[in-house]
Amino acid sequence: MHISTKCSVAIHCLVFIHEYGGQQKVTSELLSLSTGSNPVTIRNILSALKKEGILCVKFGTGGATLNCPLSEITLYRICKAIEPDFLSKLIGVHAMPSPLCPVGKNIHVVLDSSYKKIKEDLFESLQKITMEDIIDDYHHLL
Amino acid sequence: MHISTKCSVAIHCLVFIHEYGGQQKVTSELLSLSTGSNPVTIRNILSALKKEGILCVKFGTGGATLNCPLSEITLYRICKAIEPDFLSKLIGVHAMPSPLCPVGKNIHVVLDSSYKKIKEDLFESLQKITMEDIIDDYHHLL
DNA sequence: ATTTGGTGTAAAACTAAATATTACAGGAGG
DNA sequence: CCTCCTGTAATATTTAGTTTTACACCAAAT
Repeated sequence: MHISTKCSVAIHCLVFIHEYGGQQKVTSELLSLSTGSNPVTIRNILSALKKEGILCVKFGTGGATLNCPLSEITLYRICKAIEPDFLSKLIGVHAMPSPLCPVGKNIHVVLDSSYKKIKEDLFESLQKITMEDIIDDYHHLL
Repeated sequence: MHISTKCSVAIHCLVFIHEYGGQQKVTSELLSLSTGSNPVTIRNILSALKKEGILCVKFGTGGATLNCPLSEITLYRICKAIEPDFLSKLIGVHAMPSPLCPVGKNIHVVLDSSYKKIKEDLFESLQKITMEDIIDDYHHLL
């Protein structure tokens, strides 16, 4: 699974914080129960989102809050925060083609141009969707 | 790496077959040397491409040849042949959110709609690129 | 018809990557 | 100064991907 499920856990956390953060202190323990992941995993995810400026985590006493408007939190930012080079890992090229073969010698460069396009397309696709859309979807569902 | 490197090996094989298939019998052994992958891996890849109608493999005596025009071989077809449900595996959702939590109960459905869009975008992106483009790139490079 | 060089595929062994667990130091606030 | 929380490192554990081994079966050449 290689936009990691950590990404969906992150979105889950952001929804939770946005919707219920006003009513209660949102700790890694609580999010762990809600998402079904381990508290350390949650802490790592929150920590990554914090570095990206997406949220704040109160040190010591605990509790996470959003740090920027929903419309500025794109899926790309979330994925990027969780796994900085996920785009380059999206499509792999076999490592050891033979340098003696004309195809083997050049396949890397040849694929590079096409693969770059695909990555750019995915980038744009992920930029188009924001947490605002997701919260909207959530409200419509309730 | 989750459009598998098998996909790039497949492209490598197709380039090889197209460019040098006229001059020599292209066996899994030969492709194994050129790509640096194991012959069984190659046979599995060729077998998958064969099922998709992309190429033919002569049984017994050996040798692979293309079975359809380059312009009809899209990257999507290749990826799909290699790993039929690669699109659904692209983005995962965490398996066990709590059904007791309003977010946990609904997160699956909420993500579904956004994730579907991303998968469709990737699908189109992969359909746009064909082996014709890749062979062109290869020729320009030589 | 037998030999040679190839395919197709299953099963086992190996390797690498993602994930969860344990453990503990350190901060904030009552 | 005690309690509840975070941050992070180190260590399992699980899971997925890959390679290797093995062998049945095929076709063409001799």
